[in-house]
Amino acid sequence: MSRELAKTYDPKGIEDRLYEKWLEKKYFHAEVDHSRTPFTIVIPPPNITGQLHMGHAMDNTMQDILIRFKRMQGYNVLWQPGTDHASIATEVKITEKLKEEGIDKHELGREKFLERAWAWKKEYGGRIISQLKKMGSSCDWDRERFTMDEGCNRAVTDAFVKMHEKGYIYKGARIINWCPVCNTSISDAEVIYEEQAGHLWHIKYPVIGEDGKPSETEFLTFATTRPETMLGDTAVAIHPEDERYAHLIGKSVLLPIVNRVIPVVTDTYVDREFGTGVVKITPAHDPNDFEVGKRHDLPIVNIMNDNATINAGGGRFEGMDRYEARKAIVDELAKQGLLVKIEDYSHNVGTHDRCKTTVEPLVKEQWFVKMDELIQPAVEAVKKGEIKLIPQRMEKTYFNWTDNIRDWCISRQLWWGHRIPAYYCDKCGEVTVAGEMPEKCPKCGHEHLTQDPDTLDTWFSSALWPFETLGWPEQTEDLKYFYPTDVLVTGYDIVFFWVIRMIFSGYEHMGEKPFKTVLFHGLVRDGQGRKMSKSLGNGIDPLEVIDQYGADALRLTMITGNAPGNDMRFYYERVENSRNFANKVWNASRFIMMNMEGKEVTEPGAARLQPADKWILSRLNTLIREVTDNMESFELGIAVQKVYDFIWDEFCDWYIEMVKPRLYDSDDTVSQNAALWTLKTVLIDALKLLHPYMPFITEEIYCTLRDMEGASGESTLAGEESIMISAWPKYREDRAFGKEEKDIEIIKEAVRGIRNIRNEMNVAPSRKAAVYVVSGDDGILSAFTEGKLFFASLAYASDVMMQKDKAGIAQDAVSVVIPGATLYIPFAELVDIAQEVERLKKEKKRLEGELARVNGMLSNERFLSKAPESKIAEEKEKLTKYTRMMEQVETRLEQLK
RNA sequence: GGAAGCAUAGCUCAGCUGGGAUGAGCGCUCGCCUGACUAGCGGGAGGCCAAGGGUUCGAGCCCCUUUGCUUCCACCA
Repeated sequence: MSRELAKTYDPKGIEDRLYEKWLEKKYFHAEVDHSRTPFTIVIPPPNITGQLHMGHAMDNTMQDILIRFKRMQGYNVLWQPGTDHASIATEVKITEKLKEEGIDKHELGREKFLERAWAWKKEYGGRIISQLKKMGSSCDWDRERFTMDEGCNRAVTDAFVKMHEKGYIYKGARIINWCPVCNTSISDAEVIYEEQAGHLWHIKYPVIGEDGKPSETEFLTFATTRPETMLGDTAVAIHPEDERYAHLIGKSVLLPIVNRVIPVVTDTYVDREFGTGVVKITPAHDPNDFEVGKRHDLPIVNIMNDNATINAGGGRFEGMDRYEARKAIVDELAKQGLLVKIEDYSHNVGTHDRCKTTVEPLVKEQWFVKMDELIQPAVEAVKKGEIKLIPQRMEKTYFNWTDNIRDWCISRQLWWGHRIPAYYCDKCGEVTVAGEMPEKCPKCGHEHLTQDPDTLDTWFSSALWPFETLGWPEQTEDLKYFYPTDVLVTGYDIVFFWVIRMIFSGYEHMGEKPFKTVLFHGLVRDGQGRKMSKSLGNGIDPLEVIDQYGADALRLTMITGNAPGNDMRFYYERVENSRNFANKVWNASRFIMMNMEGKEVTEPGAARLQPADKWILSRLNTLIREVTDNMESFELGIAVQKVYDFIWDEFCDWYIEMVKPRLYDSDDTVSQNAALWTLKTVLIDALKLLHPYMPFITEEIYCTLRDMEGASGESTLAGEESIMISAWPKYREDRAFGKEEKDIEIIKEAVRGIRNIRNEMNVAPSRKAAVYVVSGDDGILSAFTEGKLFFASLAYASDVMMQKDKAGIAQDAVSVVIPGATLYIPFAELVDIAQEVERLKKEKKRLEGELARVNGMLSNERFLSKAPESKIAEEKEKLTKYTRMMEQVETRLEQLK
């Protein structure tokens, strides 16, 4: 039975129905099968706070294309899905929501808060998954994971304990980035620097004289952007070779307000050129100062509370907010005559990527991962090509980070996340790191221990994602079979957060890379090239696009016209174009099926195929090879562009048009069968090539075609359940028809030439005219003879005559010169000879240009001696071609004189 | 301060290992309801491939310099 196809493609209804079918049939599901080669991708787990955005749309389209391509190639594919608990992002959202309800997080308490968090997870965690399904993503949903599910929790604890045992994880007081609003430490990667307008305060401290008293005349002047931190100053630094201050080496200055005597130290960190060449040193509140402090054994004076107010060490400034204190302290210094001047100054300020709060560097006890050794295998892997980064330039970015890596602060003062498996003895304070809370303290035997209240950086669990989702730390069959995974697809913006950390974690815990290739894509921007953001309100919801244009159109848009790793601009004209293409495919299929209706279509054998059939089959054959190659090397955009061009230009605009007269006006059933068979065969393979990109429409057509085939004639699709599990087309030697390709190209050129002239001369399409093909070449004449039928319909010919010379052709006929032949069209009364001569002269000029170029090359001895033979042969062929055409044009000009 | 990317048709971008830019979409323009498709068909205009130098038989593509834009990293107080 055949289903009636609508005149325009309407994705609504079709997409959901097909996705249901795929799920029901379990096509996405993968099991270990040693008879087949696995192909694995783990999804970058979207946050449970998230909504599907354009970045996801691009990311997941790319993954699904690779997955569907490999599945059709016969690999046992697994696309491992899941979501991320997104520790801080989620906690911030829940805290905000609580605040709206008038509830304070701390009053609610940890346990109740976590209940709320799990409720949140339940409510929103599924949302993004259903959105991914709308995109057509063929993930194995039976294996869906969550970074805080039981298995992942075990993996995280296990990894932590093992790394601690090996000394890779340690606890220490170090300077970290503190977010006073979120009340937690954050890693370096979470700090973004923003240029802000601020001030540079020039301040002076009195030098302590020989008598031990502060001098009234000698001062040391310096500049600072954060004057309030002076409360924590424990030194003033100068460059050791700075002669201006050489006499102060070994001396001290008086820290005003606090009235503390602090030393003048020398350190090469000081830039003599900047300001006065003097720096105040606040080890507790500046990373550089912290390092200087370590080198000079300076005390660390913390002056700030967690909420960025001044602490008890601040004397009468205690309790003031940092900015309030800044003002008060500057006022005080001015009062004491120690403020030299205030300058406007624009500088970079570190802010928290989640809440945009200015980050405060603080010294705190935190857990760290020691990076120097761990990172080594990750560096080697990329250097040696064990792991390939695409595009390759990403390696620069990668090494830039690995070369300057600092220890990773992994503890967070948050509740939503994996709690650190460290336990403190309530009596002696001994720390035990273990998978479970010990019964008693291993040191003093005390039975009461308390778990570390902190949780882990969300990326700590994400770093284990490629193997924890396959069962690690158990050595499961899944893990042995599917790991290492094949490709990681992700945006370049999380290379530091995630990609690098997965790589070193993979080597550390699995002893092997987590993936073979990393395929990076760029950002999706708006039509003007701006980042899509909430504050700008320029975001486009992929679901709306799907609703309006269909998932296939959106998917195609995400892939075409964009080089790998480059950012993409999104605008609706592009989606419209994709939608139009879907419609084109739809209608071409409709055309083919309408013509197949009620006919028995059988495979004709090469001898019964006409040149046009062979041409399109041969073109398809080449396309299959190229597209497969491109996709194997992850050139997804190039591949689909070729399929697009083939379908629209070659198949629809040429082949289908060539075949119409055979189907409509001829009684030759053999020829008709050959045409129908070719149409069907090319359509099926083209649909297959397109399927990874546009899964829904290709499936819909494929199944409709199968159903109608089942009703009549010989079926090639009988038993085929779905295009998505059908075999990927292969290049076939017996489908390469070089001669027919050339012949049809000549005819196409002739058709184009005639159309061009007719348009230029304003000949109405309804007005047909005879066409004489004159050629001394029997091959060309026979090619035209074979294509006579469609040539007539494509070139508005009332009749087509083949002859060896121009006997009997009107003298004033218009002529078209193509390689190897001249075509004449007698238009009788309306030809303007002068105009015709002009046109021929133009053509002559063009040919002269071509000939000059070819001759230039071929008369260059160095070209002849150095260029590859194939290139020389190619140019020689062109020379012959253009020479012949030139002769024809000249002859014609001669005749018109 | 360090690094990377981009600069090709009016606009947005392709151009895969160096071999006439018959580049794509949109826009523009002229003509078509040609029995799949007006979400369409046919024709056309429009590009010294940012500038300058080099390598090469040959450069949009490789190297160097310059200019403009974007981004990442560092964070000099």
